[in-house]
Amino acid sequence: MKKLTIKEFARAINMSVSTVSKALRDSHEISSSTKQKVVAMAEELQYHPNPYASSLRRKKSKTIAVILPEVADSFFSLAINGIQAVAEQKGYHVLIYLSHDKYQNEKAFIDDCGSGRVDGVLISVSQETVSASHLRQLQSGNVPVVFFDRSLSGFETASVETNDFECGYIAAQHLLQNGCRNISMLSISGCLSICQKRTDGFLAALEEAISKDETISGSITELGDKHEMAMQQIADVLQNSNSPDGIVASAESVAIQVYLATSKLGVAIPQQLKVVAFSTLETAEILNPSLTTITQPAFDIGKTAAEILFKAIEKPQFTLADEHIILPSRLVKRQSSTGMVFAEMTLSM
Amino acid sequence: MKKLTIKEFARAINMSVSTVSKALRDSHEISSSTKQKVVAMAEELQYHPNPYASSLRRKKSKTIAVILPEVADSFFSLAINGIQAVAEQKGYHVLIYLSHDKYQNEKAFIDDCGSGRVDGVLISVSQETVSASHLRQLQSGNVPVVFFDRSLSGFETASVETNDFECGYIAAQHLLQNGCRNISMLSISGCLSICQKRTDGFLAALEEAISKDETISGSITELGDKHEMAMQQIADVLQNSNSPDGIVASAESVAIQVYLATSKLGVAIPQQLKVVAFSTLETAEILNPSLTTITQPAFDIGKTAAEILFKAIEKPQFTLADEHIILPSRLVKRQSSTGMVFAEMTLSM
DNA sequence: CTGAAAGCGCTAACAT
DNA sequence: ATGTTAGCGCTTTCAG
Repeated sequence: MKKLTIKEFARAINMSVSTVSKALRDSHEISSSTKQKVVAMAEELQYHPNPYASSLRRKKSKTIAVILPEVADSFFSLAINGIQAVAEQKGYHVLIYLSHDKYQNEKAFIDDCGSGRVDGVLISVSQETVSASHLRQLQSGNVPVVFFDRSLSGFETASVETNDFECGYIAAQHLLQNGCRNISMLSISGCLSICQKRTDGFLAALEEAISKDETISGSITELGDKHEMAMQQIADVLQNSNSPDGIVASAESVAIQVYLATSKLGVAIPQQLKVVAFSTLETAEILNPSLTTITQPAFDIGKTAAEILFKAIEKPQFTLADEHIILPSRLVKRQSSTGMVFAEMTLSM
Repeated sequence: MKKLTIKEFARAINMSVSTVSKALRDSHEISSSTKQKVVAMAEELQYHPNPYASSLRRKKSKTIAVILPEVADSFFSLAINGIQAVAEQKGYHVLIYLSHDKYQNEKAFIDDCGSGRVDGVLISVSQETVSASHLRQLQSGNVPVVFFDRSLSGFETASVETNDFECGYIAAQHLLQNGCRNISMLSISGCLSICQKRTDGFLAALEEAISKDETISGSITELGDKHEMAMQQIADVLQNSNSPDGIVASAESVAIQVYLATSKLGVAIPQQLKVVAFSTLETAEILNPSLTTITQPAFDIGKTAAEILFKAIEKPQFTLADEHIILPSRLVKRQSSTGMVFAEMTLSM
């Protein structure tokens, strides 16, 4: 079957091109009987307007871009679900770009997103991103940008994040309350604002505790971004002369590596080491032992960010910089930090 | 900063539009000194060609679509990584559509993919998809389609899958070899060809075993697609009068639900129930107990499917129907089916 | 309410 | 090697 143009289609059904165009876009200048006829015939003859001709003419692509570090991570995949849900409802298409936490990739994608390819961009910045120049470029081309989860300070636009500082505080406090005396934060990147906030919260709780009890201590480790290296660093932390008895993992991948490392080194969680992780892992409940998490509202973060982006797309005078949404995460206590069940079993052995 | 058109840009640098256009596309008709100048000035003045004007003119979108059931599933997210890797290298953009296993969604996306929006489609069909009419539509519009993981019989095109029958066989055999006498296959959908193949392999191994030992038995359960219902069904299977002592979970989500159900019902894995699951879960190793998996080469499946798609995009005479790649999965034995460590612990309690 | 025609920004034939 | 221009398929004035 040949691909129909609007001209051919119009001729085939004995109408003018503009009538067809207007009818399909549901213009009020067209009688409803005509509209019905056109729509029916379009279905019948399989006429689909060429989206690029339409985009060119209308200067609207009906497409948004999502730029994120990684999709093989439950936080991001859930966020994409949220984004997709609202895009679909709005009749928008979603381009996905994976930066793999490299600034160069991110910049290349962003550059591609100028020039009218997309009507808006949702981004969770890479670990390496420190400058916002590439984003500024976009903004000056009138492409709205919304941060989700990982934002960039020094660039004024909407953001949808979680309460990272508070959660860092809660995580540390939780470990201390469960008897830890020497807690350690494993952070994936000192540059990332969310890690910085989580770490700051952790430090706040730690200092507060130290001020009451000087025997308490703590530390912070920034992991390299290569998996092998991170693994080694974690092993080093655990075998250190004053190794911690409590760990806050700042991301899902870190939590997994901590579990793998402890199992290899024979460190028992939670008896020797208590763990709490920032993560939305679906398997947290069934890990060995089950993992205490700070669970982010990943789907809602994606959904909310997309909703804000569409507000900006739909009315250009919308002030993105005023929108800073915080969706709180929650602490889900499980055995890795409380360890009641396993502690008993250990005693009996 | 205003958005530059090629006309304005050409005037600004004192060249003709065609020179600019050709230079940017690296045409052989242009001297390399001119090319360099043009590229440099484009960077300087931030000229980015409008992709839609280009697509309209060249009848090429430089975009592919990926249609899949779900992204919050480690198999699919890894496959996307593979796809993205080759798309990026080819300078292509990737549109993602999530069918959530609904045929209606899938069809709507596919219809959108005709009309030149994309140069090709990678698809893993929904559970509900039985007819290929929507795909035929695409094909007749000369949009190449490649199946990855989940294909559809009765539609001739390339596919990249894993050895599902064989793995079903291996999974069942593995359970039987580890002492199971009554094994059960939990399948997510009887319609899905991959589930059918896995089930057929399972049955083949089961029948073979029964022919040698009549006391062995087995069953197959098709789970409903709503999570709650599936959970209840799994609980029913486990509490049945002749409940199985071995389970093959046909997908990641099933495995997770089996673990949750057993933990709720107090069924001990692997002592009372051995489990093997088709899954690429990164946390399989650290589950409680660690999960024996049939691990699919998810990244490579995505990558290979994309490579084949690009072959077809690059030379239209390429015969897609001849390409049927099978990338083998492998059995990774862990405690959920072998249970050496935990079995001993139990004895001592 | 319907139709004719200009033009979105680019590419590629064709002319120079 | 570089420039001129028709036209990709659509939308949208503007005229009827």
